[in-house]
Amino acid sequence: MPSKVDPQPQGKVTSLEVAALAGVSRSAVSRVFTPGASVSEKTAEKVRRAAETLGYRPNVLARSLLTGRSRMIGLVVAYLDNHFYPGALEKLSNALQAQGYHVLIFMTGQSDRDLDSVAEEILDYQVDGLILASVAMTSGLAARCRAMGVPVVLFNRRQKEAGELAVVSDNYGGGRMVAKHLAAIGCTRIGHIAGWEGASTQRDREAGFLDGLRAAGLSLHAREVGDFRPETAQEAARAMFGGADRPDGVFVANDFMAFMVMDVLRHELGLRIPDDVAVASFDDVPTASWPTYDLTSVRQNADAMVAATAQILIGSIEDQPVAVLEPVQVELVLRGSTRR
Amino acid sequence: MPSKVDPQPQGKVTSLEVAALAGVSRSAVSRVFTPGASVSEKTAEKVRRAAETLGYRPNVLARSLLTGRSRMIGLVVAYLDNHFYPGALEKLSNALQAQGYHVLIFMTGQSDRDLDSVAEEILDYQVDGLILASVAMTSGLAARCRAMGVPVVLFNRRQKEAGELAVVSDNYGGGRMVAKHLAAIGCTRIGHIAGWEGASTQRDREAGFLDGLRAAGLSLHAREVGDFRPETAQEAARAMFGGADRPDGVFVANDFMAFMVMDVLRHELGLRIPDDVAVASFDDVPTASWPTYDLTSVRQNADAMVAATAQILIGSIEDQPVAVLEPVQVELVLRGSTRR
DNA sequence: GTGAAAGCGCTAACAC
DNA sequence: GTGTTAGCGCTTTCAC
Repeated sequence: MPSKVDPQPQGKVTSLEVAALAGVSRSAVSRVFTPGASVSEKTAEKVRRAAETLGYRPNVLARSLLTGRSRMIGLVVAYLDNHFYPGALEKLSNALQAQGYHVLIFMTGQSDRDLDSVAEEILDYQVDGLILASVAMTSGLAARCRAMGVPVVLFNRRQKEAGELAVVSDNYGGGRMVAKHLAAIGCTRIGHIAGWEGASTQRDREAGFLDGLRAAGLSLHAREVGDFRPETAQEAARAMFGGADRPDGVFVANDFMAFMVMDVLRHELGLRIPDDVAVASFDDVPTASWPTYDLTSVRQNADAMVAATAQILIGSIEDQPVAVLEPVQVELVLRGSTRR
Repeated sequence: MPSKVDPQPQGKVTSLEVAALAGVSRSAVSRVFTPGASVSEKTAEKVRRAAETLGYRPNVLARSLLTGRSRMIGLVVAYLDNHFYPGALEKLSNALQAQGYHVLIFMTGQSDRDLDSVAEEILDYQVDGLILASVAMTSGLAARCRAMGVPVVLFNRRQKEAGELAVVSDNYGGGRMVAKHLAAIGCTRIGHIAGWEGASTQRDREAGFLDGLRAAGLSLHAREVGDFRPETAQEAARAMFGGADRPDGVFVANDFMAFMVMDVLRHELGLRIPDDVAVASFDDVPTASWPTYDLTSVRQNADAMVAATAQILIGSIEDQPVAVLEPVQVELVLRGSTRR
């Protein structure tokens, strides 16, 4: 007792079956699903109808074998706990989806071994391009992918070696703004809690910050390293503010650490923000604007960074000329943590 | 002037070239890269060496055309701002990677139209399985994928219709625990700020909570809807606590809303937590344990949820029997927000 | 504009 | 254990 034809049938449907139903050749079907191919509107209509009833859609993987393009972008990311990255990932995925690409995720530890094995996996999947975010780039991952003809873009990291495409904010400028602002509100003993010193973002932010202090006739009063991790930042805050002669202002290298620093200042040490200590930071993730933190922070323009990343990557995939990259502009968002 | 042979050459290398260099057939090469195929150690060694020098790795996409398995798992997710999801995504990706699968991300809005077009894209990529997280399941996405033979697992959501595999916490039990605890510390006027009412998590948490209140001889004193969004939760908190006869305890349906509620309570309304109002919530994301919030919350065991998800999904992909799912156990983590 | 034929890189019977 | 053959589902010359 055969059942009626199902409008959305089980299993896979091939272009050949569609061709048969539409009474045309496999090539005709292919053309209908290839933008810019030459088909008469009449056949196109027949094919579309047949495809519809059969529930046919072209197999992207089979297509990629022919075209050499998988329409997948690899995204390598080490952690997602700093809220800046999930936000960026969301935007990135949306931007790429809008252009017909999709994101294949590779999580990685920071060890060389990890990165090398990840490199192999990435290449196995024939991704058209690669985005490296929040990754320590000690290994040759980028170089290896580049050598295999896969364009690579670094997100929120610069690389020492030339030749790597990288999208970064104006970290130097942002650091400078913070120094200027802290000086302007009357801080004189200014500290810095650094992130991971291997990161270009850290180096750039600190360089700008120090130059900014200098320009204001000040010098760094205290410095600790927080490695971009809240636990380490907690220790750093205790060390910096536990003794006498504590700073009256501090630049924490990112929001994620700054929240923890503020908690230590207020809840462990009983200091008032901004009265006893002014706190400023970098990223301006959503939490920074919550009433509890109300944190002055340098806003990274994630939308612009993502747009630049997508444009550059897709540009190099599709062999379009890629303009030289300027750092993305930042903006100091003033809030209660530095209001005096 | 030809350059020396590059140990890691440009461009793609095929199995045929490896076969030639190793002096064997293409099949032999294939077998070496297929776990459990029968090859002599001698040939295997020759092939491995040839592959090494040529920088060869099998093309996963080409393989998938033959095997019908892409070793990709689609992950559909609507937003990443609730910190529970990035954490889960990270763990999920790691767990699947460990089993040789990789995650292809699909971001989606909540509209039906979005979900339908996403369904097509997912199927186009021939994913072996699908995970649906933080998605309103009004559309036939799951059904459509299931019909095409793609196993689907719902993460942190149940579906009304039977037949959908779903991994959830014991939301009912967690809600009950909260009620019991609030009653135990002496709250008598207890409110609830609900999440999005279309979500099974919300319904289950609230059902458990109400039953728990009843068991303690109490009834709900106030109720507002926060839709799982901080802005809406902010309004809800104002409505609930702005007037007279305010609650002395409140269960907020997840941490993400609870942080905002606490901010309103303390900074807008000048209430003390827990003295004036005890606050408890659900998820136990990392921020809940920060000193500022120190929030009593029902801990979702993300590791267990992820492990279950991976196991079930891979099980149904590889046609192994899948055991019936029990909700994942939860645990009430007591902190300062309810300490009296 | 349309169909026939070739082949992307690989695996899986099937003989040997 | 190993090579030969066929083909996964699709796009793309190439004739017509």
